[in-house]
Amino acid sequence: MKNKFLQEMKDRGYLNQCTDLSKLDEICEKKSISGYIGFDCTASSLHVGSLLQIMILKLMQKYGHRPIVLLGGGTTLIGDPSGKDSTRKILKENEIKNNIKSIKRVFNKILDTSNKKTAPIFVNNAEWLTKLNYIEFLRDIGSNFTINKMLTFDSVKLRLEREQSLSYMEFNYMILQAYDFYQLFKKDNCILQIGGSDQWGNIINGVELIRRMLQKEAFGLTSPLITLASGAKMGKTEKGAIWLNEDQLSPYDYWQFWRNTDDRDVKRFLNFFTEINLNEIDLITKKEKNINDLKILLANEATKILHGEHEAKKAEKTARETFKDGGLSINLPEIKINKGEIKKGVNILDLISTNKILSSKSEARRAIANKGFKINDVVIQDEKKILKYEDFQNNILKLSYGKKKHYLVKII
RNA sequence: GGAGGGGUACCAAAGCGGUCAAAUGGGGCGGGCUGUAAACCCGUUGACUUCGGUCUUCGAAAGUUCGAAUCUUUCCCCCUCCA
Repeated sequence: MKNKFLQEMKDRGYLNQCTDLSKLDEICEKKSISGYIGFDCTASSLHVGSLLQIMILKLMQKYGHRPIVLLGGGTTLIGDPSGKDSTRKILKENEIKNNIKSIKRVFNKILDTSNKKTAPIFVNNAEWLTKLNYIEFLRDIGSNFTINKMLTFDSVKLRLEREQSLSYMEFNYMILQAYDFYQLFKKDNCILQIGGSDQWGNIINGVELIRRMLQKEAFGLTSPLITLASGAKMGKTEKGAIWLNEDQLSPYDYWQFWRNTDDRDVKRFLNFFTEINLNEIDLITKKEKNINDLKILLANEATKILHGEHEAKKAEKTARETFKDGGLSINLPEIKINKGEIKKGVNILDLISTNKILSSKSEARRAIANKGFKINDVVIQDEKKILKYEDFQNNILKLSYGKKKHYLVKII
């Protein structure tokens, strides 16, 4: 491989398969290209499951290529059946619009928007998809696809094999995605589509369509599906998704997510989710004997990319003060209580449920019965505990739920 | 359109008139051990509670019954086979 961009893709482990790697290598070596990745807009934020894709876009920028971010307002109306057993719920148009707006923020944080040459282009396929004329589309585009072939793609095949229903609407998804690529190829000279390995089928359909319609060559490239050492899919933790948007997951919690990485995943994740250069990672991982320090490094670097250096350092400091020194950090999430309420006495169960630490009083009761709550590191024994002035020091009290969740309760 | 099978908690799946807030497994959460890791062990997993209980839940609605997740009727949805 001649091209540095593709070399680093490979070395970092971003590369799974490519339609024609050596040809793409040549082209990347000669000029800057545009490549696109499509993102799902079913939620108001992406989660870490999409982070690898974003890192790839960032890497493109590093080597002078231009990333195109397709926020699929059009395809989200349909729903990608890849890797799913059931149709997802259908979103309303304005929900999708809001999601797109919200998701965009993350790209603007992670990607470099200042360099004109490589600044990301945002596109929304609703722009062209919603204008399609059905008959025309069937004749011009649909005629290029055979059902015979479409049935062989995993997204369709697996669904049918498992005897799960697949609607005609979803069946069309791959054609629409192929059409997206075709449009971007024409419109923005985008010659490359990147996606997760589950997107391979959708991607090569686009490459094929471009070849048939325009007699031009386009490229497809996929990244591997990242699984955790535990076998779970990245980002699909039951604990609640690791959102990238700050309003859905604080920088501190984001930092904690990385800090709690499984030992076996640390090295890989340094490759995947930090920008430390690879030789250095090698060196550090060989030299550093304490895996926990590597996790801190990972947490710092990963948080830096999303939330900036300041937030990363702040999170590290908060964590150190809370866990290592066992004290209370002023940066922990705060719960505020009025003076007046404290005078009356605040029921601990109410405090827990109204501040959404747990979702109900019953849950809070159970947690307390299981020794799950502590005030200033002392286990709460009585669920009827009433918080009073005496419980506070300088109007502050540390409330802990489990070993990892800590809150500052403040009298104001 | 015809014949059959099925819809139970976060998921899978048992229950088929009272002892059912519903077995079991997975997942989640908490505790122990540790390193804010893994593995393992224990507890917990509808809501409210003055801890005596009370209220809401087994696709939806209506009914039978002292009593229904369990029986009946209608409706909705899913799957298989036939057309």
